[in-house]
Amino acid sequence: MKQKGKPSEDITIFDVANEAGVSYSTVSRVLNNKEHVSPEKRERVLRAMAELGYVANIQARTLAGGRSHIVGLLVHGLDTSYIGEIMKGIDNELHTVNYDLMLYTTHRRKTKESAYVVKLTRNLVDGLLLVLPRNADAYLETLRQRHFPHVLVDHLGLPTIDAPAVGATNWQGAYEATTYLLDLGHRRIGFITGSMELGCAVERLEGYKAALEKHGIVIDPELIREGDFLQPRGYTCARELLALAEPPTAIFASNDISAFGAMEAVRDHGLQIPRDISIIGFDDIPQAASVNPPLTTVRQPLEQMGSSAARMLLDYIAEPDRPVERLELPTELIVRQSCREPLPLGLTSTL
Amino acid sequence: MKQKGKPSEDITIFDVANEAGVSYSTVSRVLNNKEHVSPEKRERVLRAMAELGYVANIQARTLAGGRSHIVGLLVHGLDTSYIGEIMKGIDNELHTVNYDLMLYTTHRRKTKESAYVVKLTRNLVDGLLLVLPRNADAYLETLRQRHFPHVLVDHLGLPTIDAPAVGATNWQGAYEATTYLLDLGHRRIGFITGSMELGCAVERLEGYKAALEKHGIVIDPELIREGDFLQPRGYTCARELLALAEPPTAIFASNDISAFGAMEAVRDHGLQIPRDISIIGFDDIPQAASVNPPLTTVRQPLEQMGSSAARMLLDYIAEPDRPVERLELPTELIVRQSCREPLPLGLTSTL
DNA sequence: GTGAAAGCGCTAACAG
DNA sequence: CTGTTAGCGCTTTCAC
Repeated sequence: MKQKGKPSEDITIFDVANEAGVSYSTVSRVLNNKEHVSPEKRERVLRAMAELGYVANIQARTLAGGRSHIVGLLVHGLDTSYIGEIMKGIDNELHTVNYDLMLYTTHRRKTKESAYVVKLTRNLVDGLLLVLPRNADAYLETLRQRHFPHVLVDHLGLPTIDAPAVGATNWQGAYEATTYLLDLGHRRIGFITGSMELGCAVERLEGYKAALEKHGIVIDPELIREGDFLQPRGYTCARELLALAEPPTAIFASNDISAFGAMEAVRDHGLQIPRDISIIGFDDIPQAASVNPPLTTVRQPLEQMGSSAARMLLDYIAEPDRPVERLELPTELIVRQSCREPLPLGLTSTL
Repeated sequence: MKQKGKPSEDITIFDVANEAGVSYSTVSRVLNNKEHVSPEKRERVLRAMAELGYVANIQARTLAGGRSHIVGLLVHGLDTSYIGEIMKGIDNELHTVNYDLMLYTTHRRKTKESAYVVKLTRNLVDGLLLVLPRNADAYLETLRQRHFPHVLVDHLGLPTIDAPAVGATNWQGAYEATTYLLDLGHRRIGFITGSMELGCAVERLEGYKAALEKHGIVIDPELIREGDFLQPRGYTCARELLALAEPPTAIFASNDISAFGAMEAVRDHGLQIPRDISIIGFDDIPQAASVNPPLTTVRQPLEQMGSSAARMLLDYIAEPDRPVERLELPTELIVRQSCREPLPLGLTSTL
């Protein structure tokens, strides 16, 4: 016995065939936009579908070897609007081609990530979108071997991986942000990294270092703290930076969330932003504009990254053997009010 | 020809049966935790599954009349962390029972909402979670008739609807917030509503009115502006309020996002929060704590609402004919720094 | 308790 | 161009 739906509502391809007076293979052809159907019959089938309110059964379709018109999206969590923005882009793109989205949250557990990937590729989805994967090496090879369409989001740059991906110009963005601080007159710039297992985090650090070197400033390892893209660690790192014998006059955090943590730390330390210390972030999530003071940051085109990735995935679904494509979208420095020139020496410790 | 997966990887129930030396019906029984299987065989099957790395095929399973172990989630958009918080709760709950999530975004288009519901109930998902539905009346009856498990989130209180739902004590929360403002000494309190087609918006307005009346203050319709839960409208409404001959000394916005709009308007008007005007919000999304000044607001247990709704949905999936259940979770006033006593008369226009 | 058999609704060869 | 024929992998009767 079927458990869902009333029988009367279950219009199948067979009913449509009946109504249109054709065989049900013809209906299937129309359904899948195949050729070899006379325009007249196609028309009749279409009308019958509309009249009966036919809705294709995804399960049957997929089981029989067709497409499910579903893509899987693997994210680590829904905590920040970082993901929200990317999802918005994905969603918009998918919507135009009538694809649906299956959401998987790994909660930053690496084992779950692999488990999901196995499960997904054996099931249901036509392709996989992986946002900031933590454990990609473990299954990327499998995905590739099985010719299973997939695209990484924001995970360019780690040389071990050669998978389709879309990201942003992390190095460039970090370079520009650092240069901006340098031009303001800062010489001791603290840096809070992201999760260093992520390509984007590495690139940002490199960009920071490159800008410093370009200005002939030797890199002080004390000024670089390893964060994890989360607010609490941003807070801790900033506190450590502040506690240095010779604290920085500016802090560059690898993402906005960390920057928020840093801002909190600065305030708790009794200092003012940007008077006593400048803060700069990365991402430009919506929140960045509304914190106090509005955060100067490097904008990543998150939504666009999402839509580009979805677009690319759709291409791979249509043609699984396309060559590996990698897209790098431009970042942009958004100047707001969290940075300014450093205080003349000796005035920092006014508190 | 199959398009996905390598044949060698496609372990089916049949392979498991082979390996375990039983018929594949027995494997199916084990898979579905049915009785009438000897412990010994069950054990053998389980071991074979593990060894072969068997993964059930959802499509086949669903097609054959079983559960898909997927629930659908219908939201209007991913713009705000309001949804993110709720999703976190849903996700956590579903995860414990190995259910997957299918995400549908309506982009606030009412027609899409109905279309999705039709599509979903004929397909794939075992149940439906509807967050802040806009057009629920259009399909709730269908859902009920078809005994299709569903739960509304944050849509209690509209008397036309009698569906399973979880929400929060909107009336009570608004009442308390208004009372708080009143106790601070405010007498002219502006109110920005939410989308009035939503039960929660209506309740919040009622709570506001009730508190005023309790204090013997006549309700001035000029002080009530119809918003839509979005920041731009919050901004506009606040501007209108500020332009009044006798402007309010406090503004109560029906959600935090609107409150942010109001804060912007107040600042653009050259006034300070909370010195010149107090602002209070509703929801307590994460952002509320980090705006400037930190927003006093009514906390809704968003995450908990999500998990309760998921839990309830699971119950309905297990037992579709359970009586309609409605859950109302408590709200709580979170006092931060956006409110204080009104300025002595005459000092407001100091600018 | 267990196996055999009959589909679920659809796609993809296969003949015409 | 169109209809016929097999399954896809699984759940569920139904016998044994």
